[in-house]
Amino acid sequence: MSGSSLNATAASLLGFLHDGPRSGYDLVRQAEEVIGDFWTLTRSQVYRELAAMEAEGLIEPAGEAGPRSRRAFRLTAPGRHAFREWLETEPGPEQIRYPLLLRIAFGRHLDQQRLTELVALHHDVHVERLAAYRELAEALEGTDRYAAATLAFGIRYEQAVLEWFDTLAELGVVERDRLR
Amino acid sequence: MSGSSLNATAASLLGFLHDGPRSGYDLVRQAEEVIGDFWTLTRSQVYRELAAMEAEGLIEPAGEAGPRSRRAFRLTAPGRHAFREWLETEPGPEQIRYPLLLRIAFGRHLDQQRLTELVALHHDVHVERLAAYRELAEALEGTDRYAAATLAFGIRYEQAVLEWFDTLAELGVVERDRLR
DNA sequence: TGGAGCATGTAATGAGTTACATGATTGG
DNA sequence: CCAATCATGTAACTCATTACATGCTCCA
Repeated sequence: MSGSSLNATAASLLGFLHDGPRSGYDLVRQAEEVIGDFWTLTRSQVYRELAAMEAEGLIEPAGEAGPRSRRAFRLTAPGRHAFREWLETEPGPEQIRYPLLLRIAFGRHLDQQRLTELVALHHDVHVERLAAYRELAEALEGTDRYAAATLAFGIRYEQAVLEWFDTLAELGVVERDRLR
Repeated sequence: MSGSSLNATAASLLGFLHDGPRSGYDLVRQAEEVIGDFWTLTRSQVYRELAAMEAEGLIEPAGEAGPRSRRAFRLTAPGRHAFREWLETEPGPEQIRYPLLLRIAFGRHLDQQRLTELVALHHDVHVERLAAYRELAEALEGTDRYAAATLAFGIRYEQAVLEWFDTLAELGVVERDRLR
């Protein structure tokens, strides 16, 4: 029993439970909103981790089951402790998996036009994301510095991607003037 | 048999096999070097995918087994075809998982000093990576434009991260003057 | 000539995704 | 009052990581 230290997904759930009891469904929503841009998770994972953490005594049911067997959980003292311990641990390196880059790495097998198309689609997505982030950042101004900090990463990142698209044109990997 | 289209990892292996027959071991090395920075994979995955692709007829043994049962594979015509098909498919969105950002998102549970320590460690890593990438880019100048293109992403990305670290200080999330 | 270390692969486990199921709500 | 939709959870599967095993090489 106990021991086997938390994975980041489980730990994040504990983090959210600091704000009060929540059901799996609530946690999925909150996680997607708050950390979804740099830590993906799905319903299935959440329910699995909740079950495991309940078994380990890190969380416990809060109140009776609601409609459609909704069950809320609350933190226990060991849960609080496990979360704190996780927070202190050395965060590992970031992991990026970028399928578009894979296409480009094998770009010599693809014609320039098709490559340009693929990139152009992504271009638009990033333009929109950057705009959305900026708006959010403005709305957040002066409220939650930690949310602002994660958002700042998103903004820098999106800028970097957009600049990189320009570089692709300069390198002749994609056709110039088909992006903007 | 056949059908179930390729995942990106398997497809990349096919990509490398265009340069000639290779064993699992070789492929791991090449993949780490060429796409490792934006597409992680491990030995186990490689062997799994090779076995699956051999069963599907996308690759076949090339020559007899060498020392310590080393087996090289070569592309088949269906393999070549499957690769091309994969290349054409819409690449999905990138995925980023950044454990440090997770610590920051829950930063209010951590004291500023510890947060600064964590960030400082990452700071150094990124400084070094950026330098290494830049050197590589110079060495690559004018040779392989696709390699240059992927490298350019790495450079932009590392720059973005470093700039973001500055923002963290400005936001008061980490202590100023403890990074550089 | 044997043992330190590298090359190569497999097995066990853990994490993540997709597909499925079913109970509530609610607007028409 | 029922059909569409949303809420909530589970099961099956695929993918990824870590731990283990064993065969070769080569130098002390």
